[in-house]
Amino acid sequence: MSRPARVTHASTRAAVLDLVRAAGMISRVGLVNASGLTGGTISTVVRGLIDEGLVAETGHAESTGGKRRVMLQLNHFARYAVGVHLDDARITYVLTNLGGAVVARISRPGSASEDPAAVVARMAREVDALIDSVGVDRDRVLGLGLVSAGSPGFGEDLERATGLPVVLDDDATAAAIGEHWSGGVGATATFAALCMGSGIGAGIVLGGTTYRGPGGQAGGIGHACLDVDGPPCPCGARGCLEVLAGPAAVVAQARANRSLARAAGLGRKGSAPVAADFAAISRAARQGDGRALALLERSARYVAAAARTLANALDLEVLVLTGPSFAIAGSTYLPVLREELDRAFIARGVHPVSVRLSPSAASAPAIGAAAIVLQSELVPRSQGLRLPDDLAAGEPPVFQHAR
Amino acid sequence: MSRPARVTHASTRAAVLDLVRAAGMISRVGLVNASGLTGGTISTVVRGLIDEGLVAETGHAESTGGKRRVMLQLNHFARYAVGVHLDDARITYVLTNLGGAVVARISRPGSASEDPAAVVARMAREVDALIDSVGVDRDRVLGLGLVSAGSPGFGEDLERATGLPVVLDDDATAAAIGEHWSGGVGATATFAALCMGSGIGAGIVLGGTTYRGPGGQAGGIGHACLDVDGPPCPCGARGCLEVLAGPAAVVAQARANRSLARAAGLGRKGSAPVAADFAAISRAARQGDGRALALLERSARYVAAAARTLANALDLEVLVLTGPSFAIAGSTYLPVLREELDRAFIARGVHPVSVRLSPSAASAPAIGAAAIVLQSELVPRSQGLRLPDDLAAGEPPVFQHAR
DNA sequence: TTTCTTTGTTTAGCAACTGAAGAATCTCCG
DNA sequence: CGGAGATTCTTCAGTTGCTAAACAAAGAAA
Repeated sequence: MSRPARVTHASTRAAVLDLVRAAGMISRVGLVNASGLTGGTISTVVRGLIDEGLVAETGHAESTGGKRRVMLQLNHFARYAVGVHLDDARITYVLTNLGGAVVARISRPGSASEDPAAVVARMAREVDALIDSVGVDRDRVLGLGLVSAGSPGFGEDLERATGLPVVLDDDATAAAIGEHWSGGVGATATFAALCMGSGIGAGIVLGGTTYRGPGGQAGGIGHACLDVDGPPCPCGARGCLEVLAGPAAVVAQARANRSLARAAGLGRKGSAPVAADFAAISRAARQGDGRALALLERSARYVAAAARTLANALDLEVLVLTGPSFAIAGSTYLPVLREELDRAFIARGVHPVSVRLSPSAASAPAIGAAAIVLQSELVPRSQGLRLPDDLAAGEPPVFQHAR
Repeated sequence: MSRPARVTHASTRAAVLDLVRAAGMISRVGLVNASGLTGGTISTVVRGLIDEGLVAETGHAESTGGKRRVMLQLNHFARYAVGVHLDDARITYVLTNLGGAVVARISRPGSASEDPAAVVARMAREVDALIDSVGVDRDRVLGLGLVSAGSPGFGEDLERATGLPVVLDDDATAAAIGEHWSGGVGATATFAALCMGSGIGAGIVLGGTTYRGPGGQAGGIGHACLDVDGPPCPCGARGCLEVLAGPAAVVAQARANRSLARAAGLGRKGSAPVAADFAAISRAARQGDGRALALLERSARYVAAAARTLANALDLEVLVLTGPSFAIAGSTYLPVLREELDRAFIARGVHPVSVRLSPSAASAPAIGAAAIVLQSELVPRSQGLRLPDDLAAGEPPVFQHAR
């Protein structure tokens, strides 16, 4: 009855592949309903995907009164991708299959002070080890995604060193794409991945499409203002989320409290990395230390306020908490955010905001980096938009009016 | 040299028309460069637009060594649109031409307490008067856009009463579309229209495409949190922008100051409408009243912080201040916002955020309402996306595995 | 069996675009 | 003045990617 609307994806092939992935298992008729394409088109496209080995027929559904539907599934082990996350002095590597599932994973302390060439050489070695560790054919590895807070610089070198196509991105955006690809959120969902590592950032997906912003800087939620007269931030403003509630702020507050610092076993100021101390505080809170818990809950209140502001601005449907710090302390933050969004999200009358903890928060940015590779290699040639300058440039400067 | 990328607009015709509008004056070759289409396609599409009377050849450019380019322009007076803005007890009507320029405008005090049927009948009368006042042929009026804070309800009735197709939208979104259509910002710009009427909202355009959000509630910046321990807001949260800095808050603060209230000639609490008193405060500030100015600047600091948060989250290029309240007090707010974004916008190293006051802030939502009509009627049939539910619904619930 | 329902494939046809050839119009230069 | 070259614009055959509709295949109901 209801006329299916046309899907406005880049290409039909990619849209269909995406639907198969998102659905997990689906029939051709299911694809017709979900895509708005006709049976004929789906038939042809699916045959192509099967020929390429990306999709396989995996059985039959029960009959609904006629011929049984042939079920299709992503051929998860047809291709692989490598994802690398450079965090604060830690490098996480994952090898994922087409479905975004982790096939192999290693994590090494990062070398903050080494020169770039050495880092690249070392990363290439460790990527080789990662791929070899599960005996995956290198021809089936589509590429390598490299992400960090504010995307990294040495992509071309790494491309040469590994022989794999390299894509770069920001870690929060990667985490969002990873969530999207792994299918936890709907294919056309509008959501943000709130990613807390050493800083706080958000990856944004609007109606199923990643939003990076014209300067690639979208999702800069770490400097959301939560107190116009608050403490100054290196960014030039006052009362930014990171300064009030970021992991570094929480750790600093805990270190300032002598007895808490001793009880939780914190390092001295400057000695231990922030991540280690943040983990120690979280551990203390879980073991019943009220002071530690209070600090985390205070941070959570700020994060919740920023999350609500973001959800209100973008009319979000889902908010996923991810990244190393939420992997450690997510269970403390989650209820606070849920409560805040249930109580005061403006559009809650229209639809709720579902707040979740990523099932693989610690390696989510790395998994997302791999997902970006999957997306960029399987969705052929993303169509870029023109730069506004070119418009003017195409026109000679002088006109001669007439009528 | 540089291969032009394909424009991913809904239809080519609309994309070309939009380029003509955005450029003001452009040749076919200019369109080829700007759109990435071939000369042949442009030739055909432009002929169609000329046949429909939407575009006209208006002269020649100087030669660049060969045949001179024939310049094309939007035929501004080929079609018209009506825009209606229902604000707090005030209705603004505009009739615009294809370029979004106002051809006729009337503004009437709104009847807050009348029943809907009477309001519709009255609006239909006033729209008729608007169109007749400039003697425009009704066949050339494409439709009517009706906007208010949180879109209005009686579209169908108004459609019957006026005989014009009616589109509804939220006032801030309309204002953003109006700015976009009038060409002040680039065709593919990422920007927000900060719209202050009785409340505060933002209309969001990302890369040239209007973003409304899955529930149509995007841009809810009025409830951005600027103080987690601030005064409570009807929305359920604390420290929301509107409560701290909205026109109603400014007026309340001014009324609480007896001598200021007397000096500025404010109405008693509840007696005068907020808009009138806000205007009175702004007038007092302009005439040198330090207390009034301090109140407005305090409000501006909050608005600036919220604007910065939004700009950081979305990586905005432009921020336009618009709506009735900014029409009155924009000159006080503008420098505060500029300073804040110059100082602390995260991506300022990549690109600046340009902050401007809309040249027609008072009627911007109404003009935008008309622009929505232009867009929806000239860009044939916007392609909706599928609802996520339909995907699951297309699949029978029980599977039978096989291999 | 026969008949009906549902799924999936094939085919012709259409709409929109590209690519390449050609016509038109201008400048420049001998 | 009259080519030669440059540039703009048009025309048209050919490709692509889709739809609509007929058809074939597989099962349920009778």
